[in-house]
Amino acid sequence: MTPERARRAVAEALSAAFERVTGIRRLVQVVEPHDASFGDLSTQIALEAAGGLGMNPGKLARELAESADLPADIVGRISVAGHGFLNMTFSDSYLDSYAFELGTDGLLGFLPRASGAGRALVEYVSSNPTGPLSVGHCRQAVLGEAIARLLEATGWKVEREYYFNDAGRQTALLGESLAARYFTLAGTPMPVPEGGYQGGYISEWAGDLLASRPGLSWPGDSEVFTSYARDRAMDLIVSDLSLLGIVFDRFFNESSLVPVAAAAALERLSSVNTGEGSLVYENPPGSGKMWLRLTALGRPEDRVVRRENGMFTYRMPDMAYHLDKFARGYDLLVDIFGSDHLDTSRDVTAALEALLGREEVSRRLKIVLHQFVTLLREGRKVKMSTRSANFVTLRELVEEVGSADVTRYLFLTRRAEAHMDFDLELAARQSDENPVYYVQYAHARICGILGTAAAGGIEPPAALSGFAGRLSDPAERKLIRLLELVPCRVISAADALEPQRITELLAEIATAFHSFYQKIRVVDPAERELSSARLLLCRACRNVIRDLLGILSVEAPERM
RNA sequence: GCGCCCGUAGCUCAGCUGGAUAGAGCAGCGGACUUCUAAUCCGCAGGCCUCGCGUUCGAAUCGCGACGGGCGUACCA
Repeated sequence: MTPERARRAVAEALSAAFERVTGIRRLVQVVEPHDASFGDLSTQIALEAAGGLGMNPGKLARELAESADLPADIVGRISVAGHGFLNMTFSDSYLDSYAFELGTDGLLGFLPRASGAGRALVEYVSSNPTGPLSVGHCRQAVLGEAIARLLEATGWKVEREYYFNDAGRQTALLGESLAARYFTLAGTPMPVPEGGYQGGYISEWAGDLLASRPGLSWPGDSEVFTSYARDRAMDLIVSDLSLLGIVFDRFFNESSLVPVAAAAALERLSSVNTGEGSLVYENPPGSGKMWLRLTALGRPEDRVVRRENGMFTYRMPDMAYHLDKFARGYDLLVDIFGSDHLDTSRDVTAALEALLGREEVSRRLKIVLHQFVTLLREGRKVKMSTRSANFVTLRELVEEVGSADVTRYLFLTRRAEAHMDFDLELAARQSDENPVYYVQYAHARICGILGTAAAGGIEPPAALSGFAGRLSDPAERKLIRLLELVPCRVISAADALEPQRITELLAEIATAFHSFYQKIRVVDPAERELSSARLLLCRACRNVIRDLLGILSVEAPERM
């Protein structure tokens, strides 16, 4: 019995009671009361519905409690509280058998949604291949990976994809920047183009290229420079990502969409009539410059999608790319972007809705926008700018923090849409100010207990009969009840695409365990059966911490 | 100007699909190590949930409007 199924069974029993009492079919929502003293599950259905039915909420609640045929193996008690809250308490047998399975098999078996999940594609990072990844990309990489793992944990088949912008002007500019360094090194100085890339890494690439391919010319060999720079940038990005343990299933090249697929997408958009004329129009007439009539779709401005020179602007292949992703048949498409992408992504979404229908797009496409990171060093903001290469790279960040785990965890303690101050000194400090150690320490502590028990010949019970009914201390019950909440909390974090809820959950579990540890002596040779049961609870807790940290790609150390 | 995000304890932030007394960490103060790891625990203190109006049985949560901060507002990506 997974906690999700248990709640569903309770909700169905209450819905049936509601129908018997009021004659109305309605799905009753069951939630956890914020104060544990109210019980384990609660519903406000009587408060919500009484007004519309002209009934007294308290009376309705009492009748519902009376009528409800709740599954006895799950709910031990139901009561009416306040103006009409219905509070329920889990039966001990339900909690014990859950904890036993958790301690025996771990958390992951409880996570897949009962209703099932399909195939998902998560697109993240998708940074321009023009240099090393920055701190901002780091947040996105960590966020995207955690979302991907969260979906996997809850039963989705996930593919990770990186959209590689290798066809636009920036790529050409990068190639020219490389050429400038190349010819300067070769003794015929060439200026870095206006707005070009200045990073020291470009000079390094130029040196390597000069060594392997001397005698190139400009602009005759521009394609050589561009593709060399692109390949080097890609290698750099792949290696930066590997610092965080991130591996993409696919790098989808923008260049593969240009010009054929982008032109086909433009053609499809042209066939849409908005009521204010075709969705695509040419202006000035005969110029070849094509505009997308986004104002007809509720967007603030029309946008150029093809320039006079025939080149597509960024939005056009991006639309083609999304059409491609939709056509590949995923049940869920997740896009993770920085907030600077807001306008573009809204435009792309509007165009997709015009082609595929609003309902289809909103059901299958979820866009997560994250706000920027402000890096603090010695309490002051670190200013950054990409083109001038004056920025802190992902690699520098991870090295300065000294740990990929800490970097990941800290980025995941804030909601995506919250601005984030990342304090480098705090992150690098190995102290109790650093939340990741608090959680890892709980795990290490439990492993210590397991070791002590094993050395003393105490084993966790092999069957439920050796566990059920043995743990009655309030500290033990409290821990079991918290562990029972975990699967539903993980599922809702996955639904919301908010891995930050997992770090919160971990902190809560660690707190509960540390507190339990303080009050309860687990290994007691004089009480072998009790010790054995407690050991199983510890193992359940360890399994949960380990599995949740796994979703965040953070190590669960056995010793600290 | 316009669009979006944010505004909750001294600081950093949870809580936001409306529910019972608004939470955590850090910082501050006071306690707890002959016991499985004190990177821990227990307690105290700290709040006009930015402000105003509205929606309703009920608002930190939803709507409108101010104010403050961020991002964007390209024929870059």
